[in-house]
Amino acid sequence: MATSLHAHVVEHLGSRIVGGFIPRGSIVLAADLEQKLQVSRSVIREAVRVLAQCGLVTSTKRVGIRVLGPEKWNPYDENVIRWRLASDQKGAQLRSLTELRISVEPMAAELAAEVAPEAMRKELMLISAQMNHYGRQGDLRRFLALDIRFHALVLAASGNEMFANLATPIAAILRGRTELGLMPERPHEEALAWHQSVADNISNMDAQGARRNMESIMRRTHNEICSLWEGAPRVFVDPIAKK
Amino acid sequence: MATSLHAHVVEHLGSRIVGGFIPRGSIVLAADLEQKLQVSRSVIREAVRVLAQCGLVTSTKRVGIRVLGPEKWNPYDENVIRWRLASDQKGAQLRSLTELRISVEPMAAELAAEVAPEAMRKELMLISAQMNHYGRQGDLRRFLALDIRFHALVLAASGNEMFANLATPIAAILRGRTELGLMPERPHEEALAWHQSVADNISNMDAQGARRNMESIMRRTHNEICSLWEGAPRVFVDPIAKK
DNA sequence: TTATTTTTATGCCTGCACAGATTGGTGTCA
DNA sequence: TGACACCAATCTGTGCAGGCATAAAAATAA
Repeated sequence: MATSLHAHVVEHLGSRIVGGFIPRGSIVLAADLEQKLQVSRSVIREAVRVLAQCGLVTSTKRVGIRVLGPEKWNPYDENVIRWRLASDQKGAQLRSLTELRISVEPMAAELAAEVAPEAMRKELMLISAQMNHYGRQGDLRRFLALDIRFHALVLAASGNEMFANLATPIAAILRGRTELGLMPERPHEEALAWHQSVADNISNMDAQGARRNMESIMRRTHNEICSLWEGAPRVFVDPIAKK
Repeated sequence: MATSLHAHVVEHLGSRIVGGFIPRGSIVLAADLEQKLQVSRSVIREAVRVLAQCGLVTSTKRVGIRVLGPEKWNPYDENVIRWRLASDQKGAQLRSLTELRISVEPMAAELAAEVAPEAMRKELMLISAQMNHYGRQGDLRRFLALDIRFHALVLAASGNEMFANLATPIAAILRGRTELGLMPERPHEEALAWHQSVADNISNMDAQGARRNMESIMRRTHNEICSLWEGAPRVFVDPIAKK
């Protein structure tokens, strides 16, 4: 088998809960899961621990394993994000992530201009040059890979590990955008220029310039993909009820 | 016993790893842990699963439980944040969190002005009025509680669950600021006015105003506490090596 | 160097005892 | 009779102990 048994159980239950097939408030029994999934108690128990860590379930004595509602899910958990993107909450997840990156990336660019190590500035210049090249050529496949690397690098170069950690879900957004055909046939000249400018600004330690140009990229990105979440409902989590 | 046994093991190991007492690359054996902590294998295994979920360890056959380095830790995990704040990385953790909230809160205010439900707008007005009252009175204890509630509300009212989820660590920042005596004896009139304005703007659906005033709050906040992380080293995580 | 065997720690399974929360019944008192 | 406090039965997760299977490192042989 490709991956460990308990990981399979996590995947099975997690995707079903996030997908809405096991509604909030449901109570499942460990013994039933053993039988249904044909695995032993230890596997179930470890899987439930992991799911509890993600905020998908709690397990209490005498009652069983209770499925929690979306407001309890950890929205930064990689699994949760993946499961949401594969569900009918895809729009809402993309919106949340995009709003987050719009907030964070300009600050990341600003910080990168101040503190990035030399090697990262160099690589950023290299990447942006290649983006220009393959972008003008209309090679969207290669452009996508470079774009992902570019934004991941800026986030990493900020020296803020919370920013850097957003690289993976942001890569998912970028892939989604091309897969869904929301990219123009070839990247706009403006976009290419902004990426180049961000790299230049970071190289020259022009923090405000880096921020401004990254903001331009974010504005365009937002306009290109905000159609994806037309009508997706917003979730308002009362921070008190949360605890 | 107050909490479950395996949670104790998670706490024990997690705090030691994040605190640097079990250095990266260390390999601990489940059998040794059983003996040292006097618990059974199932407890150890479940705890290890949770720690693996946080990115603190991986467990592989024939080798044992390998302790991972900080670049693999999930910086959004509540436990990880708490353990870092209790370690000598406190400065770096506060800086990361503060940079994140500086990035996010203005956007949250802007969104809140557009989409917040009526009840939240109302409560925001109430809270800001009380902040004025207790702030002028110099009652820092009550002011702190209101400040926490205020920022949590704005984040929640944005309708972005990723924003809303930052309320807990941001509350930790705010508490830290007063505990460490970085607050002025009584809040500045400017700060009070900005909070009031943010509440007003959100009530009036003035998105740009809400953003601007929140940005002012963030600028001052940053200046007040950036002394906390003087000299704390930045961590640059290469997004490729990460995976 | 390459292939094979040995070693060894985790992965997985099962039986058992315990803890604690829910439920329902029992008895007391108004 | 009815409301309420108390207690016992029951159910389910929690924790323990020990066993076999398996994968990967290390040692050995080709």
